[in-house]
Amino acid sequence: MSDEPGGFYYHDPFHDDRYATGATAFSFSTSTNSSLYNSPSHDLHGLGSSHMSFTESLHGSTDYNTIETAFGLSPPSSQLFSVVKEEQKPLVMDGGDTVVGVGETAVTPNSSISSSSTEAGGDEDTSKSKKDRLQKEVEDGGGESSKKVNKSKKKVEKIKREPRFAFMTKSEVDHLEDGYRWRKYGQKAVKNSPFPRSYYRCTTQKCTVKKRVERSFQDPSTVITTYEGQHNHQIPATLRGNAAGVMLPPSMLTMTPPLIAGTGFPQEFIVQMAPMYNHGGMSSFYPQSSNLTPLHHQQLQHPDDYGLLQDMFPSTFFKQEP
DNA sequence: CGATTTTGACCCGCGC
DNA sequence: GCGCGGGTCAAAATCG
Repeated sequence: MSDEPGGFYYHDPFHDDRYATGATAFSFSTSTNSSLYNSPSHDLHGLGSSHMSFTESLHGSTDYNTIETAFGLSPPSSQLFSVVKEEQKPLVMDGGDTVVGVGETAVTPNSSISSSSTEAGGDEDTSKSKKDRLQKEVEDGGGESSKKVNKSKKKVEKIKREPRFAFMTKSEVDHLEDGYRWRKYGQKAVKNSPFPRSYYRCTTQKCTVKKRVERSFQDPSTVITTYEGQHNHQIPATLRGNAAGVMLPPSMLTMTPPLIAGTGFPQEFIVQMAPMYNHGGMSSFYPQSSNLTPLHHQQLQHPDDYGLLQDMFPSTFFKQEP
């Protein structure tokens, strides 16, 4: 667990033993520009409504198609390193740790992915552990023998675990603007990492979406964000509209509509990309048909990235159910 | 003054 | 049974 397979080895964030869910990830190589994100004031506000629920998109089984289409499986060159979607279906590829190898740091073509999620056995309730438990107890009324009894109940509920969606982005700011309002409710040191992991909860009433943010110790410039659940509300008004003048990839816009509605796709994703658009560096996200000027030659630092992606996206990564 | 962050304590599952 | 690691709570502190 301590050596890194060739490229980028990441292990804890998604690892969560308890996340017994499957995880799917896709990555893009990056060219950098973390500076773009440096300024929180870079105004991600405005990226609003048209893109949001990536989560949702990934939620469904066919969603991956959307993503694939959206990204066009083209060569990598974005800020978004990788996205890992964790769902009920375990997508164990390698044993259990989530390994995402990509990005400029990726050197090994096949270090790519390995998703993780441990056995589907006892995972589920993990994240919603205590609170749910407590709630349950309350709901159950008694709560006496609760703990153990709950266990069995948990099993049942386990089935409806909230979808998780994790991705890595290059950013110097830990908590990226994603359009939603979050309240930090905890922070823990991450084993084997000097960087702590922060826990956030959507502040909107009734919204149970949570997210974890931590910095990769392998690559401090990378932030791993894991979303859990789906927003049951619209994105806060402030972000509405795409007024920031940020251009989004057509593909993005295309894929968003259906997703947007109700949930919240980690806008960081978009946010991350947006700046690149302005710099003409998003070629990778554009479908081949895009009229953007391809910058592959300058964007790609590692020819392998391309191949890597090809490897990852198509079938390996996007595990979709029939 | 309300909202948010900080931070230590607590709970829980898991492996040994 | 115990220790560890992860996740959450909640009181206190801080912020706007």
